[in-house]
Amino acid sequence: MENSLASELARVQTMVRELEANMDRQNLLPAAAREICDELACRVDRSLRMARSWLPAPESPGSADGSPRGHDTGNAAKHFKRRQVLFRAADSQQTCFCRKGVPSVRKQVRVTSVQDTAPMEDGFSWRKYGQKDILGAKYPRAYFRCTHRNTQSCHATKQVQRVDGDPLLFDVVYHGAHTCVQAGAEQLLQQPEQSSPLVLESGGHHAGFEPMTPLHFTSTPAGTDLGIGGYPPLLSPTSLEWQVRSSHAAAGFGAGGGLEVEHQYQELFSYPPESFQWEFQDLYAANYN
DNA sequence: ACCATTTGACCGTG
DNA sequence: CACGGTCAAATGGT
Repeated sequence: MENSLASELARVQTMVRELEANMDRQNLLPAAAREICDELACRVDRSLRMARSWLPAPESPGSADGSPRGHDTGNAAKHFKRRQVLFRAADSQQTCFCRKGVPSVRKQVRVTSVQDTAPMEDGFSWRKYGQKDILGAKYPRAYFRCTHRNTQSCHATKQVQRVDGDPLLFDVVYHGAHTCVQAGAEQLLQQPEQSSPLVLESGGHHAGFEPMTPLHFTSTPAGTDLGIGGYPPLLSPTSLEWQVRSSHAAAGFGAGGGLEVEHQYQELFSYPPESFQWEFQDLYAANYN
């Protein structure tokens, strides 16, 4: 059913483009009409994206409960398997706002592997301390805190939840910045190419987040920049997510700020590419439900 | 023994 | 009172 919806929308999209091209060729397209065509194309594109996100996943990655482990201490075979998996990381998106006075960063991570992967391997070690079924959500939310909470008083936490409509997509929300020193994280930041287990796919493939305007892939070397509020780049500083942040959120904001940060964020995203904007709005709204 | 995960209970907030 | 977030006892793996 959703499949036919997607194909219908794809057809409409094609027709809009043909119409635009035909009228343009015959000089029948005044500026106002061109705007409408553009708008129409954008909206159909958006609808198509939504329809595709509803499609049932071919296979579900990770644990069925939507809470892949941040630190698999299971049996050796499983551990080995996970380490062997090359999952293509993906389009992700990052937001920054405050909640209860604690700065947080939300990211979306897509894994295209169907294996038991841990999309949140960000160079820090986490310990799971809870899991909750969330009202209206298909998958439970998993709660992680920094392993070094007690030894180094690091109060960084994160929440991971599989996105309802797309089992390959995870919402990862970071709360608080790491104050601990983690060897693995340092290594990741300094030598992302060697230490990152991820194979990045720069094409932004079948994205939950797929900007309509081309992304700018800078060749910025991996530095020691921890990013917004001291959060590590989710995958590595060279990941798509990192480049998206660089190109769309170059202004950056500090860790503190309360509501001010939210406002800065809203301002910053007043003029993003259209699809970027609506994705952000969804995330923003979802987080304040 | 140590460490991490699981999961029901508990608590704060709206 | 419902919901989301955290705690902590039980459990399991190394």
